[in-house]
Amino acid sequence: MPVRDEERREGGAARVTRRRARTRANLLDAAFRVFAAKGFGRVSIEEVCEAAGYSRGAFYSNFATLDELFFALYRERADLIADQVAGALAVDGPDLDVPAAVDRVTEVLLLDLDWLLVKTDFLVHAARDRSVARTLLEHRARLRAAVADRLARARRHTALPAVLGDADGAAHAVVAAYDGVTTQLLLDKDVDGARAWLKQLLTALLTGGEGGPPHPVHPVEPVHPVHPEHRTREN
Amino acid sequence: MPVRDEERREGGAARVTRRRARTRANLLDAAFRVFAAKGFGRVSIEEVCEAAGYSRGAFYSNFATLDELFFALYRERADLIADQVAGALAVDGPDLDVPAAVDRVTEVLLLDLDWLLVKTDFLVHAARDRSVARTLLEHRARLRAAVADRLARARRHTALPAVLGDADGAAHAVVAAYDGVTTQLLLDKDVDGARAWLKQLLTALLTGGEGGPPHPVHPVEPVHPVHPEHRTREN
DNA sequence: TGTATCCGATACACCCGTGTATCCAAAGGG
DNA sequence: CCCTTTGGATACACGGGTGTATCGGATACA
Repeated sequence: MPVRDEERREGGAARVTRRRARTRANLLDAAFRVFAAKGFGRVSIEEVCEAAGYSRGAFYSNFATLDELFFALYRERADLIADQVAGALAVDGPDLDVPAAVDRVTEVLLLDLDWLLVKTDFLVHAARDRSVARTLLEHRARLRAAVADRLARARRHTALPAVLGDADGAAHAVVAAYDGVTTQLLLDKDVDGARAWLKQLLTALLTGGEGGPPHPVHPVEPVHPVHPEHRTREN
Repeated sequence: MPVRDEERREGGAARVTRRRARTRANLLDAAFRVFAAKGFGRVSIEEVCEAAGYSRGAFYSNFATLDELFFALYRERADLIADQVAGALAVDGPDLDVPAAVDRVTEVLLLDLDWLLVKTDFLVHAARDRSVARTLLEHRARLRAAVADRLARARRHTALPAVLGDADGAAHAVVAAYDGVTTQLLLDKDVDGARAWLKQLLTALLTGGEGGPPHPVHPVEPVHPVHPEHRTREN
C-alpha cells in the first residue's frame, strides 16, 4: 500500500520529496482546471489524474479522497488571495484613502472567474459539512478582520454610516456586498461590470450615500457591452 | 419504452393524468429533500426514487434526466417564492412603508434553509450552463423589477441615496444584499441573525444611513446565541 | 557509482448507477 | 361493468469509477 505523509522517517525530513511535491502541485493544478470546468460534483478522480497526466496510483499516493484534495486546493488558493487583499489594504500609509483602496481590493477579488466558480462549489460543499464550514468561516473572519482593522484606522476621516454599527459591522457589509456581486457575476460573466458595480456598492455602503464614483458609468446596467461572445439583453 | 409527455392524444387532454401528477409531485418533493440533504452533485436517480417510494421506472416515465427534474423543481419553488415576495410588496396601499416592507420581504426570503441550499446548488449548476443561467437571470430580473417598481412609487417619500442611481439600481443593490446575506447564512445557519442583518443592510442601502432599526440588536454579531446545538465562537 | 528507498504505474476485483425493453396492474371512458 | 389505455415495476446488460495490492523505475544520499 502507498504510504502517504503520515509518519515519515523520524530522524529528519522526508527523503525524496521533490518529485512528490511536483506531482502534488500538478494534481492540484489539474484539479483546479477540471473543477472549474465541470464542477466538483461532476468530477471523478480519474478525470483529475488524466488532466494532470498521472495515473490513479499517483493520486492515492498523495490524497486519501477527492474531498481531501478539494480542501487542500481551496486552502492554498484562498490563502494566496487573502495575502493579496492584505497587500492591497496595506499600500497606503497609516491612513486610508477609501476609494483608492476600494479600487485595489475590487481588482484583486474579482480577478479570476474560474476561482469564483471553484470557491462557490466549495461554499456549497461547506454548507453541508460543519467542520468544513468552520474553516471557511475562519478564513472569512480573517479577511473581515483585516478590512475592519483598516476601516477603524480610517474612521476619523470619513465617518461610517451609523446603521452599520462599528467598523466590524461595516466589514461585514463589505463582505456581503462582495458575495452578492459574486453571485450575479457567476451568472452573467461580466467581470468588468461586476467590478464597477462592486465599487459602487462599497462606496454607497461606506460613505453613506456621498461621494459617488468619478466615472458615471451606467450605474447598474442590464446591458453588457463588453467583449464576450453574445449576450442576452435581459440580464 | 415509456412515453413521457411529448405528443399525447391529439383530440384532448391526457387520459389518466391524476396518478401521474401525484407521482410527479411526489418525486419532486422527495428530490427536494434529498438534494437539500446531500447536494445535487452527490445524488443519484435511484436515491430520489427510493426517497419517494417509487422505482426507477416511475422516474424515467416522468423525466428524461436528473437535470430536467432539478430544473422543474427549481422553477416550481422559485415561482412560488416570487409570488410570496410580490404579495409582501403589495400589502401597502399605493404608497410604500419602506421599513415595514423590508421586514415582510426579509421574512419571506430567508424562511427555509433547505431552499437556500437547493437554490445555491442550482446557481452553481447555472454558472456552467448558459441556457440554465439565462432562465435563472430572467427569474432574478422579474423579482428585481418588482422591487424596482415598488421603490419607484415610494420615491417621493424617502429619496434614495444618489450613488445607487435610479430605482433599478437600488433594486440591484437589494438583490445583491440578499445574495450576500444568503452566503453567510449557508455557513453559520443562523436564520434569525441573517434576517436581522439583512434588514439592517437594506435599511442602510435604501435610506442612505438614516433611520436605523428600532431594535438595536447587536448589529452584526459574530456570536450566535440562538437555538442550534453548539456554535463556534469564531464565525 | 552503488543502493536503499520512495513514488507512481499497472492490474484486478468489485460495486453502483444507468438506460432500455418488457410486463402487469391501475385508472378512466363508454 | 368491461375494456382500452397508461403508468410504473421488474429484469437485464453494460459502462465506468473505486480502492487495493503489487511491481518496476526513478531518486537522493553515501
